[in-house]
Amino acid sequence: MPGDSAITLRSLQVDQKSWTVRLRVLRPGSEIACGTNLLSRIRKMIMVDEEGTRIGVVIFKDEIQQFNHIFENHKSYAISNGQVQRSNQDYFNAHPLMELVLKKYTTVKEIGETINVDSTIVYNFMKFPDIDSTIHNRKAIDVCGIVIKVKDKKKTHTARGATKYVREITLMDNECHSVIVSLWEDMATNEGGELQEIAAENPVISLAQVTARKYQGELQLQTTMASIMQIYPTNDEVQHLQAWLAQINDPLKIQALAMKERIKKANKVTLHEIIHNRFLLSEDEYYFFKATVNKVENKSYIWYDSCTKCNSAISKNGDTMACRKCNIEPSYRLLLNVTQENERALITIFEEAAMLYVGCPVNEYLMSVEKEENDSKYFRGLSLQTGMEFQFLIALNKKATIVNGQLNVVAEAIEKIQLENQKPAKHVDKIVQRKKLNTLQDEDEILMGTSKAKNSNTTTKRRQTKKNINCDENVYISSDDDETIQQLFKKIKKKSDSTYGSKDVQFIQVKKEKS
DNA sequence: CCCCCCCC
Repeated sequence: MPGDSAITLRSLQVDQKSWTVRLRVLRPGSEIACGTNLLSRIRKMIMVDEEGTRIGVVIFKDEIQQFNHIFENHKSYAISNGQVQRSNQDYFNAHPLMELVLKKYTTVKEIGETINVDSTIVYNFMKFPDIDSTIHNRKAIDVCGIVIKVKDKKKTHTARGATKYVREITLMDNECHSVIVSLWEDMATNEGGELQEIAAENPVISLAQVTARKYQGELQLQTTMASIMQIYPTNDEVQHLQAWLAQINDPLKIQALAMKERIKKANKVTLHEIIHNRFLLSEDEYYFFKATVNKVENKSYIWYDSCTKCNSAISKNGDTMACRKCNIEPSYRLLLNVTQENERALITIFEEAAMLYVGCPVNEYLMSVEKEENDSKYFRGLSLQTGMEFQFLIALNKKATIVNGQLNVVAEAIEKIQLENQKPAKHVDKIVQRKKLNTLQDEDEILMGTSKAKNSNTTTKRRQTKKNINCDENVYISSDDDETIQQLFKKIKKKSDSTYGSKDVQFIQVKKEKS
């Protein structure tokens, strides 16, 4: 077939026998198990022609090998002959009427000059607040956004018993509305994998033909067999978004803005309402409350030191900490002891919430405390935030428990409450100071690993230490205090080193002794 | 000949 006889998808007819089309790969797809008992295998690509018309290209089990090493993402091909079949209207399709099935007799030739897609792919972007999950779970939509989070791909079992891969990413728009997008199957692997590699730079993407649904009262998007993703596409909306992003130019700030907006959308409650009237609240909603942080319970061990994938110990790997097998970084897990009025909660924070609390990514933190904890401004910052107020966003699901009148819950987002006057009033100052004293006292107990350490000598010493602590926001613990604290840390470090791999156990023991 | 899904 000579190349000049190629036609556009617009003039291709269902059931046409002899044809040549010139198409570029938009979604490479991968071989996946499907059908009854997962016995069938299929690879489905999405391709586009010079005019921007998209079409699904199906390769069934027996032909997968034949085309395996031919198609590559972003490359263009002249494809001749195959089955042009009517698409099933029950499902989402890249082309409204038809799809191509590649057969044994189909011929494929790569085109040297690839087909340009910069101006031909037309999107009809919806703003996140305008998306209606009741309408748009049947009607696919287009969105664009800044990628602010890329989670690992994971295997999951559907209600029908199929095993599928899914990867969650989070998109944010220029009004700080964020939405989780589940990338399924080949998109979790291919596009999702690509995004994961560049996640640190917060890439901007466009997505076409995704669907919406609600989970715990929040909007979520899902890819379909017809969805496509473009990373850094050239259309105006996305470039506008990128310019807005460049102004912020701070990954931590971006996370903070997204969390703040999520909190704004949630239902406000008091700790009292949750603890005493939980039955009045919904399990499928997000709530937020304001509380004062009294201390970080696991101050010296605010990260998991085993790989989330293979469970082996994470160790220093060049300039970073990572699992040598999986190259997975450690992750934060902070336990915050908080109060509101007379009510107590133990709040667990991970990921971006923890990063905001600590002030840097986990690897930076681990490097900063490698030699000596008190050399780290982030470590010292953990103590300096005691007595401060935060908003906490929580889901009141089954994992949230109330034990002995205390709420135990994971907060997905936090927001530091900015005081109008940086310097607290005098009487407040005293209260805060007292709180700090108590905190230090508690900390001593943890550090010593026993409450027996409370002899008169150490108590006096503690008092003296406390006098030096100023409660002004900008004040640092004086060097003398640091020395005292450092020594205590050394003691507990020695202790924890001897009980290798049981850091959490030690923490629990300490807690037990306290009660 | 294929598909709407999962929840630290």
